[in-house]
Amino acid sequence: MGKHGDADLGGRPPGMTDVARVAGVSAQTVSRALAGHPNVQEKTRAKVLAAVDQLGYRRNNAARMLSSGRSRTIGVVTLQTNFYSRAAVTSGIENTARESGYAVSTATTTSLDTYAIENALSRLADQGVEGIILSVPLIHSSSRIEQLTRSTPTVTIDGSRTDATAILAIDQAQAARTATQHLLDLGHETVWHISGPAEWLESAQRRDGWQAALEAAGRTVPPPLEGDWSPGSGYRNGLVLARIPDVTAIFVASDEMAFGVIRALHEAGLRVPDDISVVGFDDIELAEYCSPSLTTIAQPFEHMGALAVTHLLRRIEAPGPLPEPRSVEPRLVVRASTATAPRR
Amino acid sequence: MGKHGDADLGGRPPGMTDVARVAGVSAQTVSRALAGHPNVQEKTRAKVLAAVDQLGYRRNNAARMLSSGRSRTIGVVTLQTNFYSRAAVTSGIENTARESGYAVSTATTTSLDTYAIENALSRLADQGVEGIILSVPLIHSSSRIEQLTRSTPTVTIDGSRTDATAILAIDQAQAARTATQHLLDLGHETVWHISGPAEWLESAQRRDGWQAALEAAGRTVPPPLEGDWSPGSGYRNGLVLARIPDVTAIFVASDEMAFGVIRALHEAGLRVPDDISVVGFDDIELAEYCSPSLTTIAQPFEHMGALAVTHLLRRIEAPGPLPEPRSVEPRLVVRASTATAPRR
DNA sequence: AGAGACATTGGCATCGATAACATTCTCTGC
DNA sequence: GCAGAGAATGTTATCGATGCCAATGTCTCT
Repeated sequence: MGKHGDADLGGRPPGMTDVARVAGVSAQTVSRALAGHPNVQEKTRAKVLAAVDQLGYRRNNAARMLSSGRSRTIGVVTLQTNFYSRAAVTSGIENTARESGYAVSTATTTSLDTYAIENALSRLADQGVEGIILSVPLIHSSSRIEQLTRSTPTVTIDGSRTDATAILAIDQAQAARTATQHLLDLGHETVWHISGPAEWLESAQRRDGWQAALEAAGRTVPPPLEGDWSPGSGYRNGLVLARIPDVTAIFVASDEMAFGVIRALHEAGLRVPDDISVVGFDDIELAEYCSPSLTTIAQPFEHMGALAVTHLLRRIEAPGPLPEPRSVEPRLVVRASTATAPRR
Repeated sequence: MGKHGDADLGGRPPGMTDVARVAGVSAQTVSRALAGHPNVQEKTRAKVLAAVDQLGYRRNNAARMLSSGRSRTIGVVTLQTNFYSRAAVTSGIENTARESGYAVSTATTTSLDTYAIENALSRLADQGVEGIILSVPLIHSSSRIEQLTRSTPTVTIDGSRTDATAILAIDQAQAARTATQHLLDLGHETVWHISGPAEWLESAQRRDGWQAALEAAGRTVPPPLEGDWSPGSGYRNGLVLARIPDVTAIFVASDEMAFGVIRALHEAGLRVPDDISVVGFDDIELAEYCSPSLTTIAQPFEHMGALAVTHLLRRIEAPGPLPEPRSVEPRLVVRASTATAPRR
C-alpha cells in the first residue's frame, strides 16, 4: 500500500470512523486499541495500527478532551523575564511534563500584581488545564486566585501558601545564612547586603537569613540596600558601598547584581577580593567567568521544576490531602570573589 | 442575587445552555452575544452577560475548538537552553500572541536533530495549533517536517527556508561584517574569530560575514576557532589565542563566550582592550558590566518574536502567497572592550 | 451438557459549542 | 397597504472521540 494519506476522503483529515472502516472494526475498538486498553486482541490492535498508519491518522485532541474531560495539559504561570532562574525552572518543568505525556501551556505575566496573575490563571483555566504550576512569587492572594487554585490542583514554587496550594520552596533563608556565615568565617567583621526588590518574597527571605546569621554571631547589622535584580542596580548600589570605608564583605541577592557591584568596586579602585569580598546568589553560568570568578549560592532550579511536575501529577491523579511543603537545599559554591578580611 | 456560582446545577460547571436558560434566550444567542456578533440587541447582550456573571460561566475551549475547528493557539518550537536570545524571542512571541487573543503552546526540544524537531512539531500538531513558529535553527529538513509545515502556517525564525515556510531572519552576516569592520577601522591588521558550533546556521552566517569583511579589506583570514556558545568554551579558546603573538583583535560569536575569552586573556596577563580588543554578539544584559564592558552586536530579539507572531497571524487569517522573507537589522554597540591596535 | 465467568467487540448517547438554515419581526419605499 | 430587505433570534445537525451498557463469543468447571 501507499505510505501515507492515500485512500482519501475529500481532503478532510481522517477521523476515527475512517480508521475503523479501513480496519474493519468499530470506532469504539479503534479508540480502545489506541488508548492501550488491555481487552483488545493483539491481532485487532495490529489491524488498527496498520489502518492508522495507512491513513496518517492523528487523534483529535479537542474531541478527546471534550469527551473525556481530560486535557493532559498542565499550565505554568511565570513571570516574563530573562532571568536565568525562571528559564531554568521552566526547562525542568517542560522536560518532566513531556516525559510524562503532558503538554505544557505557559501564561506569562509582565508584572507581579494580583490582577495580572489572576489574568494569567484565567487564561489557563480557559484552556482547561488539569493542573497549574505557579512559578511566580505570590505576594497578595485574592479571592479570585483562591477560587481558581481551589478548583484546579496547583503547586506553587517559591511562593506563599494559599489554602489550596501545595508548596515547593528552596530554603532561601538557610542559603542566605550559609553565604553570610561563609564571609564571617573568613574573618570579616560584618557583612553588607544588597537585596532584591521589596515586593519579592525571595528578597525578604534572603534578607532575613542574612540578618539572622549576623545576629546569631553577635555582629552589627548594617542597613540593607535595595536593588531590582538587574546588573545596573547592582552597579549603582556598588558605587554607594564603595564610599563607605568599613565595608569589607558584601552579600548580594543575585549574581547579576553582583556583576554590577564588582564593576562599580573596580571603578572605584577597590580590589575584589583583596579589599572587599562579594558573594552572589543563583550560580548563573557566567558566574564562573566573572573576574574574579564569583562565589555564589547554586540553586537546583531544573530539579525544582521537575519536582513540581512530579508533585502536581501525583495530585492530579490522586487528589487527596496536600503533601507536606517540601524544600530543596541550595549549595554554596566558593570561587575567587571571597577571601579573608583585609588587615585593618 | 448572589455574586457567583449560586443557583447551582449539581456541582457541574455551567454550560451555555444553563446561561441561556437563566438569561431567557437560546443557546445560540448566548454564543453570538459572547462572540461579539453584531446582530444582537444591546438589551439581549446585557441579559446574557448578567447571566454569565451570575453563574460564573466560562466558555469550554475544547468544545469550541471541536465545533469551530479553530484553536486560537499558536505553537512555538524552541530549543531548550538558558540562552538569553531564546528567552527574549519567546518573550516577544508570548506578549504579542496574548495581546492578539491567542494562546501559546511551547514544545521544547533538547537537541537540533531532525528527529527531535519532528517530534516537537508532531506534539504541536496534535494539539491542533493554528500556526507554528519554528524558533530553532533548522539544518536538515525532512519530508515529515515539510509535510507538517505545509499543513499548518509556519514562520521560521533564523532558519533555512523550507518550501512552505515564511522566514524571518536577523541579518547575521551583515552584523558580523559590521563587527569585523569596526575592529579593522581601529587599525587592527586582522581579526580572529571564535564561532559557534558548526551545526548552527547562525554560526556559519556570522563566520561568513567575518570572512567577507576581511577579504573585502584584503586582509589575511586566520583560521576560525570553534566554541559551543558556552562561556567555558570561550575560555578554552581564549587560552589558545593568548598563546598566539599576532592576535590583537577577536570577534567572538556570542557574549557568553566573550566573557570566557576575556577571562582567559586576563589570566594570561593580557589586557583588554590595551593588548587585545574583543567584540561579542547578542548584547546580553550583563555585557555592559563585564570588565571591561563589552563591545557587542545588539539584536532586537523581542521585536523579532513580536514580528513573527504578527506575520503568522496574518498568514493564518489570510492564507495566501508567502510574504517576502524579511530581515531585521542588528546594531553595533561600542563599549570598552575595543580600542585602537597596540603599536607593534 | 449446561451454567456461569470472562474476554472481546459494537451501538448509542453524550460532551459543549458553533454553523447553517429557518423563522419571526420590523422597517422602508412605492 | 403590501412586497421585500434586513435585523434578531430559534432549531437542528454536527464536530470526533469516549463511556456505558449490551451483545456476542470463548473458556472452564461441575
